[in-house]
Amino acid sequence: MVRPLSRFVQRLELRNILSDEDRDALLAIDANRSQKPARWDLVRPGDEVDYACLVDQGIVARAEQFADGRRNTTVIYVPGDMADLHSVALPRAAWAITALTDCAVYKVPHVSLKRLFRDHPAIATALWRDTVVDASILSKWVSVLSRHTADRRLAHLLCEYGYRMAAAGLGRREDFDLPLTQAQLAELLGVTEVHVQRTFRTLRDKGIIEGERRTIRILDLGKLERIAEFDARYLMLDMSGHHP
Amino acid sequence: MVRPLSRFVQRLELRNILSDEDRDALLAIDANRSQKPARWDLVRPGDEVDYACLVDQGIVARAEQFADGRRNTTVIYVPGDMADLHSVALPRAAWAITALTDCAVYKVPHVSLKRLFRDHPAIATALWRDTVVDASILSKWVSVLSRHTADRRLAHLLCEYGYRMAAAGLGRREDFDLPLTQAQLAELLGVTEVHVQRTFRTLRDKGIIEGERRTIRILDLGKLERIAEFDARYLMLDMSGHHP
DNA sequence: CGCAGCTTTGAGAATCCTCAACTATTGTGG
DNA sequence: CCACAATAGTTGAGGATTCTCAAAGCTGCG
Repeated sequence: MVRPLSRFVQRLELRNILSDEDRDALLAIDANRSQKPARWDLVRPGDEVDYACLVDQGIVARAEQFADGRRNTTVIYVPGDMADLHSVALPRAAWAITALTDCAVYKVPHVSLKRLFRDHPAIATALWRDTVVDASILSKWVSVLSRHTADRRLAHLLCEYGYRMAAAGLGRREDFDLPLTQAQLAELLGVTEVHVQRTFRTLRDKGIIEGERRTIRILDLGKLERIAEFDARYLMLDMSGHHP
Repeated sequence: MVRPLSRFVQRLELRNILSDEDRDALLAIDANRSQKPARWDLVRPGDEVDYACLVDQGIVARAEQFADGRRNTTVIYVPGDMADLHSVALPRAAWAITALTDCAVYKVPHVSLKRLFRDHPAIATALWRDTVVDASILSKWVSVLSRHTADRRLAHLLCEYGYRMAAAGLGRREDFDLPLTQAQLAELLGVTEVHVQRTFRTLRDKGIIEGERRTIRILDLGKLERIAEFDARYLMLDMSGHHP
């Protein structure tokens, strides 16, 4: 039997204590899996959805859209992330959820999540907490954008991405796949495509990272974290002693 | 009888349908009110809290703190906002909640909110939705920081602030009090204090705003919104046809 | 009155953008 | 398998925005 939410449950359990019963209830949820090519909009601004997108493969982004149609990526989601869990509480989107790479997603019906939300207090807390961690990542990124230059922004992104990929079981903190184009990174970092290029070169010239194609290898993680002023606590991945 | 949450309930009802019973349950919550001077930390990074801060007077901010102790403001909260409602789901803070002006806050016990969260499904949705709107504001601000120059950032901030103050019943969209120093605005806008000054001057010279001290008056709201590429939908203040 | 905090202004330097070209890689149809 | 197009990455030069450092005017309060 296929269990669409197994990766998601695994992720939830990094930050929440779930009983066997809670876990089974989540795993019992059925969801349609669909594959989409890069640049596909999973949710468009203005859409009202009745499901949440669970990323199974590939990279998915939340993007803000402005009146002229141009967009800005604000967060990226990796496999195991529920990209718009918040849509359960707010089904009408003011943003886009879009595929940055070819990807596979499960469409998890809101009704299923809401039922669990009512019947299982621990799941309610866990789901709420997950959206709060999402907001925490956004808040941290706001501060990185307002305070840091391009090289520090990139350094911070690499640190965060490494942590999240490792937590997802998809690489190590110093060694992972980052299948984004420089144009996509530019939208995320808030600089131009050209400047992403120069910024990468700077980090490479300093011997801090090494990158063939889209496979990144961090040679000096300590130095990278110092440049980024990275402090992983906002990711809430160490929740030892957390409340139920 | 004093009803600490009355402003908060009024705010919730902009985005949620509450029954009389729900409303009464919220209004029945008791909370300590305390006054704090500007610069007071209501919550420090690392604190574990058992209450949420409801702003009654003044301006309160969420700030990210870096290893060297310096901070960056990521969102501001106005009277009627629950500044760290997310703490109910995640009681250990990785950020600071700090008073930007002299202020008065109610400390609303998590236990009271959690009880309602369990017993009143509509309140559970409403509270969750409120944290999601908070995240929506953060996401929009990320995109403003990555895409816009200083004058557009300031324009966007003024547009958003005007909307939120008007929704709080504390002014009109073109006419409100902004009791922040230029240094505080600089931390929020991600530019230096000096540059805030020049940016304000630019908007004033163009005849778009008028500002004596800290009372802002917007002379040409249309132009300001065009500069900011402002689209109020992300604030979710128009929820006609919204789900319960 | 005098201090402390806030605002305003100036000048030179750093970061990043724009425009423009050129190379490398990937994909497609003949 | 090649020719060609499309996408992605790289490099250069000049210009715009913003920063840094520095100093001078304001405002409010004890």
